[in-house]
Amino acid sequence: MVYRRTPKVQARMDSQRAAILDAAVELLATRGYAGCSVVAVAQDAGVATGSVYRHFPSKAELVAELFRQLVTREVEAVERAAQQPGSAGERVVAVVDTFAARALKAPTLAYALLAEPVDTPVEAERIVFRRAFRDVIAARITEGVRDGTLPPQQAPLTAAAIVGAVAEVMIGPLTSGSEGAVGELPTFTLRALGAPDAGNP
Amino acid sequence: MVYRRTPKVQARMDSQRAAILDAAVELLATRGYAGCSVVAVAQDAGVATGSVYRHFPSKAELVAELFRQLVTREVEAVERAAQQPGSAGERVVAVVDTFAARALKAPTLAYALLAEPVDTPVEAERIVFRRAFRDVIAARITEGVRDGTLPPQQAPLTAAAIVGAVAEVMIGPLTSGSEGAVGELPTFTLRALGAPDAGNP
DNA sequence: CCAAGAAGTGAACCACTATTCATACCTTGA
DNA sequence: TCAAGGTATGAATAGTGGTTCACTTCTTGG
Repeated sequence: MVYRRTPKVQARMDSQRAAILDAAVELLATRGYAGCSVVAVAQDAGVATGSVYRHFPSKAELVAELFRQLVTREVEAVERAAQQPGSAGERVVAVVDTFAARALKAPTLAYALLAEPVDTPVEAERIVFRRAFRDVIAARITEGVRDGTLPPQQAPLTAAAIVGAVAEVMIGPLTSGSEGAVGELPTFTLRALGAPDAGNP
Repeated sequence: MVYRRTPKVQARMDSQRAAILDAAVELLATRGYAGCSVVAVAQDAGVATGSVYRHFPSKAELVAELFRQLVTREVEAVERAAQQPGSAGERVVAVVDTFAARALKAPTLAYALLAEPVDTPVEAERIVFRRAFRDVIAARITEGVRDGTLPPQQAPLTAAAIVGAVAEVMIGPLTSGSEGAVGELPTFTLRALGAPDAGNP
């Protein structure tokens, strides 16, 4: 054999792969999942349809990778928020605020990640997405329970419930454009945690 | 003209329509949305494919009608639970319990109604579904706030959040089969409402 | 019984897209 | 430069499943 894949070629291939993912993100953010057809992605990435399949075995894998990438980004942002100083309750509120603020800044993308109908393989990634958020919140709750600022509770359940609550409350604003009653989320969150500063009777 | 649609014919058509809806419910409950193809529905209903279109302008409309019917049933059950004696908090818990118990009894159906990917037109019905639940809960919360057993709050937001929380917590058990930590939902609900008997600090 | 007209049928049609693959074009090391 | 082998292409393919429509069957009132 004479041909060997050199770093130069590898770099070109990597950048093509990145271009495909970028185009897909862009399409997901502007037209939603429906606009993310393989042909459209390829066109926007400046490659041929077939080239997409040199990097991803199927469309589902492409979108799953997409989700993974976006989710990592979001989870990192939320984790940063979770590490700010303050009580466990305050930290969970910070997570919720960060989550909501970022979602409202990129509504179409957020809707796609949160709720838009997708094929089953991609749905699996969405579950990972939600679980990652849940885990970030659950970790804070566990801390709060340990240091006594939160009442004893099943941290994963409360955390899952808060994720669901936030997602549910956001879906209206995300699809309609208005901010709705998102501003009340912190109070709800504190109450749901059983935090002492939540104004409970 | 000689032909007129008589009550007898109308009755036959009505029962055919009902048969189609029944078959669709059955398929939705056993194979999920994916198993609900028009051909399969027609076959199970014992009619021709084309006959489906004599009753529904499109598959989306058929499924939307299906959703409407199922949602009405569920909302009625939940409303009954909401009218049992007790404090506002207890009533909301009764709603949540009823919702969860019924969902666990028909997991595939519940998953289809709650979370399974569907086309956009059907998604609209799902939103109606969730809003109906929200409204039932919000009404109890408003009562509780008025009679002082619950702290002042935006009832619709708390209600939406509780719906989202319940849905989120249920999705795991619904897809995996196990009951998970659903048993903790009442405590969470009471806490989220800010009810006095929730064991808050 | 019959003509008018409606209801019922289901195979064929069609739109939509993910996927393939024969072909053209590049890259490499000798 | 050249042969070997890889990479890129995009038109064609294929599977899916909703929808149609020419045709058959049934119903009605005279």
